[in-house]
Amino acid sequence: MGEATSRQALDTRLRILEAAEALFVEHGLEATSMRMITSAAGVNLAAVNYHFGTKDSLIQEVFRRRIAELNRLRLLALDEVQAAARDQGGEVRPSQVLTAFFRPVLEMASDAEHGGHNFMRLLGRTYTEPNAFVRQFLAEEYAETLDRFMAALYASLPGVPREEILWRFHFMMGATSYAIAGTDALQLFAGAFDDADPSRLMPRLMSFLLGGLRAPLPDFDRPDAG
Amino acid sequence: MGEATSRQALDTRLRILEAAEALFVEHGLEATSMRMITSAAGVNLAAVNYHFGTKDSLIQEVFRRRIAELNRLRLLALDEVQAAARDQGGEVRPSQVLTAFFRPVLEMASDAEHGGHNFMRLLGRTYTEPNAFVRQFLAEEYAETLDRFMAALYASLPGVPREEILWRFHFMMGATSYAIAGTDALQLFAGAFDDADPSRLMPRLMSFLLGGLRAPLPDFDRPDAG
DNA sequence: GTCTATAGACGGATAGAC
DNA sequence: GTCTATCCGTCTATAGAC
Repeated sequence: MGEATSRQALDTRLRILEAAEALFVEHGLEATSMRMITSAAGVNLAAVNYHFGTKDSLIQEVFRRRIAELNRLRLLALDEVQAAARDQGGEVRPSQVLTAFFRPVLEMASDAEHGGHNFMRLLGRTYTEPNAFVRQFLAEEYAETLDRFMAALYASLPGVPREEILWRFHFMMGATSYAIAGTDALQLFAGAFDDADPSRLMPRLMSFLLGGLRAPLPDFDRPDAG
Repeated sequence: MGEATSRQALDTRLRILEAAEALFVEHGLEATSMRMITSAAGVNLAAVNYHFGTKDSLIQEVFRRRIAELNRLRLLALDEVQAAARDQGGEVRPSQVLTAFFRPVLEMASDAEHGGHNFMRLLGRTYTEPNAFVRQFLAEEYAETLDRFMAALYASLPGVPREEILWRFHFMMGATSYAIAGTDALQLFAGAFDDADPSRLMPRLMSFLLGGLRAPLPDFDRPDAG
């Protein structure tokens, strides 16, 4: 880059990334062919191999750039609440940790302009993605951020067994994934979601997540208690 | 069927179904080829087309037989708690509705013998499946059962806006999906799940779901309250 | 019902001209 | 960097012998 031709090369690269992202959301990774991507991007078939090498590398790059941004927003939000707590001599509350973690996802998901909406739907299902290389790659991209959030959550819930916190965090990610996949995924409840206002999704989800996090710990001897 | 050759035909058909199911779980629908299925099942390539017609029909049949069983178990459980409540002149509690809906999933998921474990991991991700025909088909298979459960849940929570119940039920399905995909999906929390005892998953999940269902309703004017 | 053989389309990737 | 042309493998599905 930096050459006379670099701007067009950058355009091509970016156009491929965005076309690929949109098609991956719509059809899945396997079902999206190089030919579909290049024709949607308006570039030559060989351009993908030139700029990214293989299809797998392209997939990796599609995820990498969005997750990097997501990690950045999440850690920024966590830094802020931790700094505020330090200044006031208090402790970070569990709800603040959850908000720092889940709000950036919903914000990116509702941000149609930056293509975030598409990507978040894709991200939600990669957690259970069959493709092992994608799963492995995602785990690595997430590792650091997750470590920091889990540590913060443990600290905000002293006395609660870490095993339970871990499981509940896991459940929360599932709930959030479905919250994003939302109503345009499976039309299970046909016409039932009258109020799908995106600005209401965050409070809806947060109250649910907090309720789940704060629920009485399971009694393994009376599993149906409720 | 009923001919001299019917037993072997049935075997072939069943072997295909089960091989397909296992491979769909492991590799996904698109990434699983007919050749993979038939060689895993130890049958001839043409046998799939003979018994099921097309690959899509095979996919449909793989889902259909398991979902039929799941619907049966769920409605049976709901019938039981409704009958018990009627006999005692009481009302069905929300926790009973949730248990009737989610317990059969976890039971099938932990039932390695009947191949349920495999299938439940598959089912969890079809909710966000890109393949539109699969989503449409699943929605139809679920419709009746979901209607009955939503009606029961509404009745058990008089005064709570139906819209909120619907959203929370949606979130619960996401949490349950991740509960099943569990720890063998993404190794996000590397080595962190020390206690993955399946018999403890149900109480863990149920306490979380109930906590979420009973959480204070969202305040759309103070979305971060917690 | 089960097999072999093959049609016919599409997949990822590359060579080599420009 | 971009293009055309092409290699070669795999895919679903079917025809037709047994």
